[in-house]
Amino acid sequence: MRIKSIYPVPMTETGEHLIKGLNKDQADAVLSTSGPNMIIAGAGSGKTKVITHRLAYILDRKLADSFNVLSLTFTNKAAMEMRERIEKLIGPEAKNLWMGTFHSIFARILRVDAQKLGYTNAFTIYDSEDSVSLIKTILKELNLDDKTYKPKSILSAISNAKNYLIDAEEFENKYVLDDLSEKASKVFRIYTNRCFQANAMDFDDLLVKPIELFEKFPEVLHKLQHRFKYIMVDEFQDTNFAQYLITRKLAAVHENICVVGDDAQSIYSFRGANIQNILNFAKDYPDTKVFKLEQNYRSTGIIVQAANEIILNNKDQIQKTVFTKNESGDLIRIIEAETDLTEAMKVCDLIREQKQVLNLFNKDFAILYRNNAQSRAIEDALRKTGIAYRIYGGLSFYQRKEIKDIVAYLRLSINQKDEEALKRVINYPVRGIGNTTLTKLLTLASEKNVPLGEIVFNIDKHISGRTSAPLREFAKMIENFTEKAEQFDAFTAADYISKSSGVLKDLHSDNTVEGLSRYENVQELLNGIREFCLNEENEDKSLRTYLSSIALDTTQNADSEEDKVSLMTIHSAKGLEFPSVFVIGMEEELFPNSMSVHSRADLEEERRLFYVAVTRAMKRLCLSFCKVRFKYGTLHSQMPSRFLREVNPALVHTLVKEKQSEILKNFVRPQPLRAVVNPLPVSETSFPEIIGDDLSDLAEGMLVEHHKFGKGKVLSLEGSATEKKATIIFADKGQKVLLLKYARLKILS
DNA sequence: CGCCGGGGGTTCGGA
DNA sequence: ACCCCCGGCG
Repeated sequence: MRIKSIYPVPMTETGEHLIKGLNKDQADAVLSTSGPNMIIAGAGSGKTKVITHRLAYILDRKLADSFNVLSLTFTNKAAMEMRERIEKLIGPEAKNLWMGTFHSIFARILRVDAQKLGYTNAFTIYDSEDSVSLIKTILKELNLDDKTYKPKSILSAISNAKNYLIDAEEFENKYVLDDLSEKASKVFRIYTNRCFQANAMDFDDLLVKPIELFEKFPEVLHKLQHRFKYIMVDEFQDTNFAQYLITRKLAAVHENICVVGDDAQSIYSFRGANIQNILNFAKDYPDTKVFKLEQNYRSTGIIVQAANEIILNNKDQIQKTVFTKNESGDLIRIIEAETDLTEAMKVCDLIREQKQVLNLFNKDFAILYRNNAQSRAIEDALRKTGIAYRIYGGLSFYQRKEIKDIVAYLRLSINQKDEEALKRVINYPVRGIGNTTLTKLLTLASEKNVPLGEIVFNIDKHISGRTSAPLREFAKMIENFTEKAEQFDAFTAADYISKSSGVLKDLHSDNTVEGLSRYENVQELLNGIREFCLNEENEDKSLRTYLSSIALDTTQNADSEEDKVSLMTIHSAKGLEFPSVFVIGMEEELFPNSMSVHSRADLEEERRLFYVAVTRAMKRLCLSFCKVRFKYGTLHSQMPSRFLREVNPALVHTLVKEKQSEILKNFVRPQPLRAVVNPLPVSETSFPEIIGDDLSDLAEGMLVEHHKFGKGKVLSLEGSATEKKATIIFADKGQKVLLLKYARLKILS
């Protein structure tokens, strides 16, 4: 719960306190408040600090009121953290800042004007489970086999199109290229219609509909354009085209827009994110001021160097030299294990050892993995070892089946057109309305082109003769719930609904351990609703408002003060940092994921993901892999990840170094390594060395001298400026590819 | 109509 | 290992 505090923050004449302690680049970025600004922020470069101080500075200098400032973040958690930090800087005014994810901010904006687009302001937000379920229903109605046409693929085709603002019609006209896209196009059209009829928006609609709203009702756009005098977008590398366009439109009047991002950490292209947005920004706003935050305050020299060298293997990137003045620190460890079980045990052993030797706590550790399924073995090992842990990600509280069931009743009560909610609860608990009946109803609805709810709630109008009694009773029950929802506050209504729907009784009758926990979860949900109603800050305590407040909530019931090891996917670790980080499952097919090895772009995204993983570590980094892993029910033999080869051996712990080279020798590599890691010895002091001699004149054919390889001749050069690489043939050591900024070459002639 | 068990397919990330 | 679908039976 939020802590209320007294704010001892004085207004200042100059806002000076807000740039105190910042480095020059950071301070420049904070002080550059007007016009288009772009901040390229390397990992661990104090990005959040710059953003919060910049916003605080704008408010402190009275450049704008807090409700004139829009700040878009990537997760709700990030938004909450930032708001708290700004509150500490400038006081309670921070509460009025428009701060949140694109989805939550624009859901809020859409609520206001939903009726302009033909929705009511009680519109439902479909999550991806709802979307997939709707697509399955549509496939069934079209008599299409969902094994040939996978609902998920179709959804991703639709979602992709929407993210590029392509509607069903345009898709049909321009993007039907094969059988799959032809079917996707059909589904797209029906899907769009069904969402609309259900008074529902999916995740993509929350970005697409605002643009539709702005185009059809320019006055709405004008109002917002004038309201948001200052706009800030964090994690800009992860925005998609729709988000990009929204931002552009909103910023068009004041043009005080600041985007923050790091192309090296772009890991959401599967969701339509487009790195090009960063590159396009400077084109759209030619007078963009660009700030680069390149000093890393988070990690040791060794970790920073390793990360830099890893990302150099990518072709697509913005020039940037992340460096640190921190000590070089401990070498990186690589653990080889026989199986996923021994891998887990070795990780636990190392955690125990580090805790003891270095006086660390559980909360100093994070174990990161590529996909959620990998947590199992680690969990078992941690339990056996008696180390407390906490899993982040996976299903959020609101995505659990039992919670979604109750929420579906609540949703249906305030929006009777909500088809997905209706399908979910119409026969749960079992009331004799089976699949046959449901299919009949769905067919009827689609024939008459009306929402499913229209049929169910007016059953006598649509079906003459004998209508099934359970159906009529169900409708009566929901009508009653709707009345309760309108009459009472969220808790009273929800409490009533969960009891009289029979869900609570059904859950209570299940005496298994899982059943008990499901029942408790529902109680927890109800407690949450009660708290919502007791919270003085919520002016509107209606069920409708409650539902909109949880629709996009993916936070876990976290207590960051707990002393527990953190387990999470690398994706969800973005933005976080830990003194000691373990990345497990460094194996081909897993990381990089098998789906990504066929295209360079996908592989580069995996590598950026690896970069994100490595840069989460402050002091210590450990990478592990195993030879045999239990997957899909059987044992699979695994190859070590190609990414391990991209870790400079000079930065890896000596005890395993020989082992490492042995492992690496036996690599089966689908493709030759593009970049060669420079085996520079680890220097004792400040690290890494960024600046060598001025090598800008270096050209092919020149003779050079390397402190270790001796004299050589430059065969070719590639890359530009700070990332320039040279292929050099040395007299004694043969041909090498060196990165100029590390190689410290001397030009002889 | 609903329940149960067998079989086949999947195979990532998440607002 | 899990999820989902389907077919058979009560």
